[in-house]
Amino acid sequence: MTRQKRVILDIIRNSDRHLDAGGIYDEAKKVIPNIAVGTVYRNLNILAENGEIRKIDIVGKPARFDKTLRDHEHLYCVKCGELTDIDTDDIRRHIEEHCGISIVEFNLSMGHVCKNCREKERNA
Amino acid sequence: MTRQKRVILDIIRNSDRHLDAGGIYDEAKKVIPNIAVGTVYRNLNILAENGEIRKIDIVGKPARFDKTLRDHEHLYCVKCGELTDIDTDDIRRHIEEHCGISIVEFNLSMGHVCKNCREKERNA
DNA sequence: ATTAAGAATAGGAACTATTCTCAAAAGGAG
DNA sequence: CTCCTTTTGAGAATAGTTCCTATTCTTAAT
Repeated sequence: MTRQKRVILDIIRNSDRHLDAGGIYDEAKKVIPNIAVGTVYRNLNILAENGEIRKIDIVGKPARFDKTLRDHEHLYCVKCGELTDIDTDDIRRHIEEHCGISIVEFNLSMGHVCKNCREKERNA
Repeated sequence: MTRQKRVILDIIRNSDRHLDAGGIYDEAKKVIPNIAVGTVYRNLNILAENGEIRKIDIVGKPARFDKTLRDHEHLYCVKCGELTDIDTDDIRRHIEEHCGISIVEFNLSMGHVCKNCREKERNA
């Protein structure tokens, strides 16, 4: 494992937020100042393919990366973009059985208004 | 309603496939040769917002547009990209109830290998 | 220690889908 | 028809991501 891949993986593992590629790049530069964007993207994709991290695709927004591998889905706030994990009891299998198909790619993302933003709206 | 919006809407209503903006643009040019890409995108978004058509977002792929308004989800073939409608008995409401949240944006896309491509693979 | 072969990187250009800008043209209410 | 608003066409701009290429590491064998 190269230094840059190691650093990228550590950033994700040590973060409790869901960073996007840009954020990871910024963090990585603090450690390896001349690391290249391409290197970050390449390694993020490799890590995701190897199942070491999870890539979270959200339509119209940059992908985020998550250290949590457990099967779960994501809920983003349409106001501030905050991302929270959500347990969804096997929606995927449920659909497969219900529709008699075999799903190879499954992408579910849901938007809501988070607690903070709801409160802000109420006070405005 | 302007001529260009009318033409765009007709293209979608008369098509039994799920066209993307590029495909719609190509069709529209046959009727209005100097129509601009921007006009197509603008009107597609307006029509979708007004609920006259449905916009189908698929991560990493161009958005497709659908005349069907009925609540349904989409299944795309990871080999050839073919898109098929799929009835999913109110997954959205099920999740809302199960997780106690109020979903304002819901985006589900699933990849499978379509019948055609499965057969092609078998013969290869 | 040296080297050859392969893998990974840095840097930046290229790409793609989409949105934005704005002067010019078209629409439509009266 | 006229005035005012809306929409258009053309192309530039954007954002996220991938691709390209010369260069630099690794690693294992010599």
